[in-house]
Amino acid sequence: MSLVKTKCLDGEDCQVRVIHLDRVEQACRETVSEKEIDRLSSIYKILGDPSRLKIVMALKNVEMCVCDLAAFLGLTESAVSHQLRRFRDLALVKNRRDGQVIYYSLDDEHVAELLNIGLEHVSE
Amino acid sequence: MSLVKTKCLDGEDCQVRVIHLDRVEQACRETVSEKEIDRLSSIYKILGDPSRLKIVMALKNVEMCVCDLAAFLGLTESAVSHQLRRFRDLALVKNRRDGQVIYYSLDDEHVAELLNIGLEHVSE
DNA sequence: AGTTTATATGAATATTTGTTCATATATTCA
DNA sequence: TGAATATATGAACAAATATTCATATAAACT
Repeated sequence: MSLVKTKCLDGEDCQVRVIHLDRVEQACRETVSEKEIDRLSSIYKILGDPSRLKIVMALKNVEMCVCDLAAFLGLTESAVSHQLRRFRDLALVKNRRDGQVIYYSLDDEHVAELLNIGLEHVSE
Repeated sequence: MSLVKTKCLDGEDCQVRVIHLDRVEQACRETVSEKEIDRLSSIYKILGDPSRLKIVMALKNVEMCVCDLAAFLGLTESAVSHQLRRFRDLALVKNRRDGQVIYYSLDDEHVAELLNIGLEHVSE
């Protein structure tokens, strides 16, 4: 074991306990940028809720409006709308208006792939 | 638009607004079981945090101990240990003891696949 | 123009979550 | 056996989150 001198995030000197410095350095070298980690984790996070997962799984197969999704999920239309906004903010779903009705569908092939792998996982 | 009579979760009669009954029924038919949705969403959820995402991405490449992960992440060893427990509870990581040191590694090929697709996603 | 329908949004609240701190366990070394 | 090392865990707290309710917008129909 060794104690490595380093700078804390606040600029202070501090010591960190390290057993395999080579592995820590390797992990640092191989990691992706903080920005990419944030983007990536927010994509996983938005799928990490049963209601939202059902929303995207449904949208993977068919275009649906807020009201139908609410009926399918057993949630209020407001709750569904709030969740769809989060998906839109991440550019994972798109929508189109046809008169009064707004149709939502999946807008990211990687998310579809993530869902497919997930489905493989549970069907074993 | 139509109002469909149904039973609420509490057993009360209630009405639900539906625009495309066929799509709602299709979504109900094609969805996977509640249990599978729960398992799946908890896998996505655990990846949906920057620190945890860095943990699994590191473990994808090399076996690491709590102390090294803490140094890599800039977190306390306690915080890392708590997060690793969640991974173990979902059987996504395994560990082996060698003397005082406990080495963690990834224990689920689907999670590795999920990470690979995520990495493809950000590298575009 | 006014009403109805479909969706969106802001604020409020209750719940969940991540981290910290103190402490416990388990292995090694002296 | 006793001290040191590595990790685990429970309780507590602050921060983030999901849902609800009230209200706003936007298109369609009368």
